[in-house]
Amino acid sequence: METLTIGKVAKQTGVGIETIRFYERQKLIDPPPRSASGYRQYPDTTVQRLHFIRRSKKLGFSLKEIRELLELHADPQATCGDIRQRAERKLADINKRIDDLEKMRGSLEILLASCSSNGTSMECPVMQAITGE
Amino acid sequence: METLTIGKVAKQTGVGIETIRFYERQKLIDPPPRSASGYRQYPDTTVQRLHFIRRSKKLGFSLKEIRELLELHADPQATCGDIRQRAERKLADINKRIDDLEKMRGSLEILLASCSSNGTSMECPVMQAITGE
DNA sequence: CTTGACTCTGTAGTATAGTACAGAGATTAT
DNA sequence: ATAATCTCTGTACTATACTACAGAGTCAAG
Repeated sequence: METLTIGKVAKQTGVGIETIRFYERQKLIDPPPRSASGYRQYPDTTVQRLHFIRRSKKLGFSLKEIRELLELHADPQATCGDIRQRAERKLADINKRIDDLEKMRGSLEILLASCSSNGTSMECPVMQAITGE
Repeated sequence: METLTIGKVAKQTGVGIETIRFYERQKLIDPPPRSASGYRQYPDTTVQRLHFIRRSKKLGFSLKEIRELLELHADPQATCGDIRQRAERKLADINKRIDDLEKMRGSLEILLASCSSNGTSMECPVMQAITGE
């Protein structure tokens, strides 16, 4: 099997070299075998692993959660239901965050509607609203 | 004018003592006068200021942005339009975050729809989708 | 064979928003 | 008077996700 240096893996995945080493320290990727001089020699599967991490991040999972997903993936005792549970929890989590942001948006829109952009900052209705008058 | 110790201010605002001192270091509240023994003696306006900070945070502003809002508020040259601009930028910012989260939600929902919760984690369609097969 | 590019380890710094002490002095309550 | 509570400074630590070196060694190209 062919092996890749860390720079090759970085190029193939778009993940920075320092970040790859960081992920190793964080136990998101296995420490690869080393050459005689100590260079990391990555198998192809590491490239797949990094893609997995990138995709999971896009879905909103934290590195800690991704590590847990990977552990589940590797655990023969783990079930599909376990995975589903994580995904559902994350979905609930995302919904909560959207909710919070929508509340912020609503408040900001109300404030902005009251503002005609005239006068000084002290007279600004937006500012007054936040100040609490 | 009556003055308040840091503990009183904390109680009145719900902001922790350590956090109040932290905000002072971050220049979000003015360093108050001190008693002979060095105790901070807060004017009432500090309580208002802390409420302002809390409300701004609820609207999604970072501490750095709040500091800028406060500077605008204090600047006689600043206009209501300046404030409005910040609020509009924040609104755009929030909309972007909502958008990103909605994309995550959409993807997660699709993944979850494909999962019947049967079998091992390796067979899980959610996992397979993230893995990229 | 030398130069430039690559990789190594280990440590430290970035940003955000606090939180947690230790050890000393001040104030309040009983 | 003494104990309990409060406050002080300064430093360090939390979590998250990287990013940036320094200084040394290694590999590939001309």
